[in-house]
Amino acid sequence: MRLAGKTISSMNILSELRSRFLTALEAIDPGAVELTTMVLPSQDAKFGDYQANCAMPLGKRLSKPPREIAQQLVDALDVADLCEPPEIAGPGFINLKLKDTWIIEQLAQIVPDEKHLGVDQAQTPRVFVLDYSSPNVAKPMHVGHIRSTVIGDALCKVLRFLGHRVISDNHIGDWGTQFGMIIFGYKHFVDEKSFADDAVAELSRLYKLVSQLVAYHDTTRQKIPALEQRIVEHAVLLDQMHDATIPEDLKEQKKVNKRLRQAEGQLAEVRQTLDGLRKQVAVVDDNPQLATIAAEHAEIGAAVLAETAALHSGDATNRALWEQFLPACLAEIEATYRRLNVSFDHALGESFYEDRLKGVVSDLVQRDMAVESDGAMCVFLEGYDAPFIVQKKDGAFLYATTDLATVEHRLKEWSPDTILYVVDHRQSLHFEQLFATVRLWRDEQIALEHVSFGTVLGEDGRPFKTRSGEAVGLTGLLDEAVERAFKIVSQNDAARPEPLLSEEERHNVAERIGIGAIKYADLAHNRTSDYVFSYDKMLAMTGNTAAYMQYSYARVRSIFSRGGIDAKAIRTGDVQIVLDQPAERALALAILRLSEALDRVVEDYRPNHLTAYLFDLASTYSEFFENCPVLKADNEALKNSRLLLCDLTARTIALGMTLLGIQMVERM
RNA sequence: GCGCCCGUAGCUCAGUUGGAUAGAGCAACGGACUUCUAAUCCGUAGGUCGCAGGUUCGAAUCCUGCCGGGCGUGCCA
Repeated sequence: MRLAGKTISSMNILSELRSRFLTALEAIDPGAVELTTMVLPSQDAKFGDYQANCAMPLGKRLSKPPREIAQQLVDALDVADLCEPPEIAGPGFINLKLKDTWIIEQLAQIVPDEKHLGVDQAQTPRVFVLDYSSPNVAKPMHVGHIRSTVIGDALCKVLRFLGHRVISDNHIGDWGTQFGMIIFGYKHFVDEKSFADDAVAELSRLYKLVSQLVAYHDTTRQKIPALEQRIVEHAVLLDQMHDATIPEDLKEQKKVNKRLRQAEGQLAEVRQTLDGLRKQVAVVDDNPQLATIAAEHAEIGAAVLAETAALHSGDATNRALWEQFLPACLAEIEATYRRLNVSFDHALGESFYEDRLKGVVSDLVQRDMAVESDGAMCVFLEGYDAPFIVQKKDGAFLYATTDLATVEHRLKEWSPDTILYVVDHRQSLHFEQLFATVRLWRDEQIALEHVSFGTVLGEDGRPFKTRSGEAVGLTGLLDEAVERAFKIVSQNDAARPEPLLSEEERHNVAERIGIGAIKYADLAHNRTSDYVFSYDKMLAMTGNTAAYMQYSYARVRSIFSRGGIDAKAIRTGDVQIVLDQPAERALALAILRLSEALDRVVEDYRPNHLTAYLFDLASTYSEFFENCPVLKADNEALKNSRLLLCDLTARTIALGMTLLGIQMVERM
């Protein structure tokens, strides 16, 4: 376990058992203490609650039969207070079953802990800087920003909950070419009235217009001819391959066939891309107004770069426009963050580092780390063919430069132990090179980690795009999810004998369900893999979804409202928990495992461990709900015991969901 | 060409870092509402974990080689 003992310190059953095993292992073989990681929750309930698999590897080390070692371990093990007598099974598994009395004691300790539900604070808190979301202002946020924003926010909340200091910093793109575009657009195409009415909408229109025109010229002059050329070359190549003599060696034959197929596939792909581009061009050509503008601004690409360069070199007009536009753009993305219920400690954008970039490069040169190559300033790193370019040959700086300046600032300002970059996996090479450069450049002991994630795909398995090939806008995405949620909420509520919710309540519930669905769907997938975005799946009431968790919570809460019971009174009252039914015991154990789930989240920065835990908890609760009447329990003591279990379940779900950044509803 | 990632039920995905008989949810089939929210629950069926070797008490997981896919790869971010 990579961070065990460093980051992880919250008290939980697993770490308690591991520390007991540590003592036992030390007694047998002091060199085998790392085998505590082989104490794990059981896969199957029939083997007990936890199992220790240390005896097999240890037996090998000591050249003794594993079952004999297992017996020695059990003899040396002091767990009598929390477990039933351990059992040895199979080749040497040690199976552990927790004592009901111990579970009950642990639950009793959790009950009064309003804030942390028994999850201890890290013994050695660390300082994290979290870099996530990072949208470009002046460019509408799109589906690609979901993952970074949502995963980063959840990690931030979980790390803080465990007692670490976390500085969240939104590295906003506020200094790039997109400003050149809107500056150019403003100078040539602005509609003063629209701008006065709604500056953001007008700027957004200008951005779209200019980027469309730039793309038009780039496509017609560069991309399409290049693709046409490639098609010709490919065709020639294919002809040659077809004409080539077939090798006699079977293996070589296969290789040739494979290359042929690949070449054919590539050709088809190129043709498809070309078709797509021609369609985009046609959009402009078919619109007389657009076509005229396009013709009038044939050099728009260069002009945009010139506006950007002017901004960067301190041109007064452009600087003034930038200062005028920025607040409106920031307000726009701020609105999206409010809706997502996400906030940051800092939002130090690219512009913040603007005047430091020159210094970064000269420092690298002074240390002989950066050298000139083909006119650009480059850091050549061992093990990489391509250099890490910190200054272009035209003198402009790149995101590599900004990232280095940013690391420097963060080190100076916050002295973090770790900086996490929640950025998609396509940038992994950039981060590898960035980290390698920082290690050469700075002496500080700092852990830099690229918390990468996969792509959001459409139902066709291709990156999620609109029909016209643009990125799907985030606002529209959220709207649609909420709209669909509202339909589902209304339908289901209306179908009840007596509807529960007012129209206003339905809207509030739909907002939380819709936004929650998107967030949860993202968090529930292993972040390293791509996933298919599906409204139907994420809004489903069954399965591992936000709506299911919210429903489970509402169902628990309804017991209290139906029974007219104050949950706080149950917590403070003298309630003795009873675990006679298997469903009661299973639920109790599930509740106690929250901190194990949280440890696993921070271990590899994967929130899906928490969603998996919550889903398991909710499923366990369902079984309890079916089998164990609460309000109609046989006697008052049993009723109170079950009420307390219900309350703990609701609190655990609510806490877990809050750490994921998802809001609960009392009724739905 | 080189580098990184991936391939698990018809579909969408988990799989606690090498553990016991590989798990969920959809979809299919069969059950459970005068009983705390049935927006639910329970059950059945569904698998050569891409293929072939190897490592060992034990492999979806580690190694090698194939097959198939994604991404990246000198002046975008």
